[in-house]
Amino acid sequence: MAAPNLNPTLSAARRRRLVQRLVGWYRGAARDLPWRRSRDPYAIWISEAMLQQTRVETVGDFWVRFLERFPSVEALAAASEEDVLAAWSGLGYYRRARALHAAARRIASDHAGEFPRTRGELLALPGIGRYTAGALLSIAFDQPEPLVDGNVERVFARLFELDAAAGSPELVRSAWALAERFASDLGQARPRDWNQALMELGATLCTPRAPRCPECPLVRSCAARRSGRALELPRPKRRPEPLDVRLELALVRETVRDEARETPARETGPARARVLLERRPPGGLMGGMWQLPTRECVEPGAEPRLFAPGWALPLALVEGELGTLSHSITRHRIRAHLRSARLERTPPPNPEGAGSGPGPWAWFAPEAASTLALTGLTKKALTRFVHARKAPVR
DNA sequence: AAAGCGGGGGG
DNA sequence: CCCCCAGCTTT
Repeated sequence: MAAPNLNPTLSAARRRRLVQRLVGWYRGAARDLPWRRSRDPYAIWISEAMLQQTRVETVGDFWVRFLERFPSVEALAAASEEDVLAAWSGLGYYRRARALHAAARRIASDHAGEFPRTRGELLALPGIGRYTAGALLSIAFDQPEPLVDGNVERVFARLFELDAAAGSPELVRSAWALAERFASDLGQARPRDWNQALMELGATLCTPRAPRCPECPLVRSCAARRSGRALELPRPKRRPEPLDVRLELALVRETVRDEARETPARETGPARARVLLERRPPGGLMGGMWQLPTRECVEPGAEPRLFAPGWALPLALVEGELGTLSHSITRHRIRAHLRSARLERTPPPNPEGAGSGPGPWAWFAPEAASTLALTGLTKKALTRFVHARKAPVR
């Protein structure tokens, strides 16, 4: 069998036609996304960093809040990493936030706060790869630079019937080659419109599992549509087996002193007491972030998959369960059981004696949650069972 | 080239 | 419940 053709020929005339049709469609069909109202490279950069492997629907509010908190490169560069992570808490891939912060500091120091406008300078910044560089150059600066994300890859795979697996090196290579050819000769079209139109098509019509071909502006030009293969391209990639993980989270409330009882019980009830949080070791999975004390329940003889099998702190569980929650981290499906616990003794503030900064555990008021770099699971548990008024107290 | 890194919306 | 997302970095 002949190798599939991943390098379609494409005349200049056909390119122009596709560009015109797609950009024309985009002008009328573009979703009103918050960051599309901005021309500030910084604001666009934040949106691109958040959108790396994260859906538009998820990013929306985070982007608004993040920009209120850190309105400029200078503001971000001046912030502590802890504060940046707190604003990022719940978005995941916290490496992105650290890189964003480091890049902001580099822009402030090496570029006098001025956003770089060349691919080379952008690629030199942490967290900016070729997609994000292309996105910034085209969307923020309207430069004719290519970009390929998952949407673009899928649109090209179908449009040109590129028979390859999603994310495969061949398809990625082919898609970038096509994107470069388009970007180098856009005719009348604005680069920012072309790239966003390409992604918009993939996000709204040319979707992975339910493409809406009849509404597509390129339906008559689409090779996969013609051969009836739109749904099967790009071919699915092999996915690693999901792993089940069972966790126990300990809810430890600070012992309330007598003076606190002076106020009405309604206000000093359990929901007001401070909660014990532990700090994850720096580096690695969610490094340095705060969480409810957590241990992984492991079958005898099996290895823990995500967390340590025992408590880091001297805890004793109290009978009964406060609730369970589902969570997922990459390929791990987590069932977390929230249980009351108490400290058997006060642990030393910093047992290793090595670390600087805050120790490995601390008491926090639930209201402080929004200012802390919490893991997503802990944020979820606190919101559902401790902080919220809709907690199942009766 | 492959794996690690979080989380959740939508089919 | 499964899929995969406006990816980057390290190995």
